[in-house]
Amino acid sequence: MSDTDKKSPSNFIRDIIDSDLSSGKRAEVITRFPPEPNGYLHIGHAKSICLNFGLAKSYSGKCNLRFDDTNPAKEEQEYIDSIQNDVAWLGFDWGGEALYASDYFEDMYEWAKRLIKADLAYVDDLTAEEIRAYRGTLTTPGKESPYRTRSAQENLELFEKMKDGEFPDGAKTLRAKIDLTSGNLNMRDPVMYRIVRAVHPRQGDKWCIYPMYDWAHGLEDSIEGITHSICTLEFEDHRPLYDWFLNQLPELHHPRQIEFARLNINYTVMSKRMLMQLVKDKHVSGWDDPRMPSISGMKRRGYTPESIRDFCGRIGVAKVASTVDIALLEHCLREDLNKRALRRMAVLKPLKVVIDNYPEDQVEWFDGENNPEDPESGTRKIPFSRELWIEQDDFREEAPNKKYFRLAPGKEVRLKHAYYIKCVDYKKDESTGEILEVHCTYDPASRGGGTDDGRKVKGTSHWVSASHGVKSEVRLYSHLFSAETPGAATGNFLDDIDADSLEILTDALVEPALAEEAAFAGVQFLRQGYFCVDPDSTKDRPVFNRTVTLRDTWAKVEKQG
RNA sequence: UGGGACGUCGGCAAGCGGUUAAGCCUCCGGUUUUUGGAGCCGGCAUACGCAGGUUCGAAUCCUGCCGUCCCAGCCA
Repeated sequence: MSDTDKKSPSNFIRDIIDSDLSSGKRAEVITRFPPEPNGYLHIGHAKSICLNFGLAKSYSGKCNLRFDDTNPAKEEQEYIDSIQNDVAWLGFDWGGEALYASDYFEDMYEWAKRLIKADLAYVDDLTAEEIRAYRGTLTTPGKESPYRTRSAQENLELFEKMKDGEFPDGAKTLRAKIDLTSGNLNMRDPVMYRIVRAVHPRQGDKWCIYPMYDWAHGLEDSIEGITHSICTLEFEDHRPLYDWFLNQLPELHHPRQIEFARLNINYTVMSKRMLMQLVKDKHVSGWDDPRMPSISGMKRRGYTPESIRDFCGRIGVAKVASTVDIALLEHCLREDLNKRALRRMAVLKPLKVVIDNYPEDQVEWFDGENNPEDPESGTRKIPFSRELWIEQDDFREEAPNKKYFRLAPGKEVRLKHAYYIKCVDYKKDESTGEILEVHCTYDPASRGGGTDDGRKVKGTSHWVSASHGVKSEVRLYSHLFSAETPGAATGNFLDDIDADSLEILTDALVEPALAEEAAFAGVQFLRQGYFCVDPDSTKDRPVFNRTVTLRDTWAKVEKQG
């Protein structure tokens, strides 16, 4: 994993760790990535994963993968499995078994009883609505629950009965006794346990009370000996509570919580709720739809783990809520793929070319380099014959300007790896305007794609032999959303879904070598972009997903006129 | 005067009292090229939210404004 070995740029978390290490406050660095298994991982999680595992690696410490499975109502084994797959795919190793907050439930329960005995927690009979009303508002203090003064003994008995299932769901809660007047709402007697009868993915129906995040999380970190507990900005307000709980159990190891800004990227959404909605309402084909920012979607799109890690390293870590340009993500992708993707020719929107002076039944096999960026990558054979397919975009009835150097009547272009051809004629359906076929002559002296006469042929087209081309399906993906900030205009992010974010081409023709690629393999279709083999592919009918286009300066020039 | 945090180039982001205010993406030129790809070269903040103050010296320290984000789940 050489990319994460690069010297990491300075950031405030490293500063804190450096200072904790040099002051002797800490002797090692232990971090953790603590997902709740209630959805699939996305690129935002990747930032956190790279941060936590990266820190552990660079300080020779360790990073745990811990499922924060404290709410069985939302959690499922499917997510536990997918999360482990995704973290592993990203290239990280959590050293053995994943850990689970639910494995600590027994300890947490005992510690809760300690707080009760110390008169620091009480069982409350208020309903959820009542608790909300008693909590006050942002600007007005809350008031104490009438049950706040129960004796420690009574609380202990009640809490045990809660655990033993003697009360219905929601009937009682265990609350910490802190301060109803605090300006920080989290300190207004937060709920520690609620009664929920739901089947837990790992604990089954063993428990009917479940700890809340604030009570559980610091304990989980403590048990695991976490030194630096890194989370996102919205937990800043929770840090006083994180510390308060741990301070009530002074013999416990007390990690330091540090908050950083979560990742936002333009033209996409990152909240689990929205991603879930896209999947459930079928705006996309699933969590692994190639337009999703989920790790599984990105994998299917053709992203490489290396490119994602590189991206996470480049965006930095800070406390400013910011939005990264998706162009940076795509840049990291192209940079990685450019080094390694095999070059192939594929005609997406075919136009027939007949080479009038080429022998009727002749076939030549040219050698094409697999990747000019990598001399070691070798070559493959490409068949050439009298009838070929070229891209519709590579022919015009009339050259628009002197900068245009593609095919047009009287103009000469190079067929990559093959010959120069000159357009001598073309057929057109006058009623529809459709170009039916183009007739050319080739120059035998240009075999291989060049001549000795110093003739300049600036245009190079990709092509596929008509009799050898393999019919394929090509799925052209673009950004799922057409607005930089989905929902900014109407308040509903769904309004900004781009109806054209997927274009399916069913008549594409690819060179024979392309029919042999394995699923997820990334290749470059010359002059067009990077594509990968979709798992929907069959022997008879390959399916390719466009990962990302190549940069296209001609398109830019044309746009500007 | 509810609490917490944050404001450095179009977008990220270094900088921690003395720097010509890093780097990356985008963008714009040029060069090169059998991918209008890639590569290579160059350009792009006299300026650090604003206003004062401290100091020989401030993006860095202080004060006051202004702006943005987060918090009222028995979610995490």
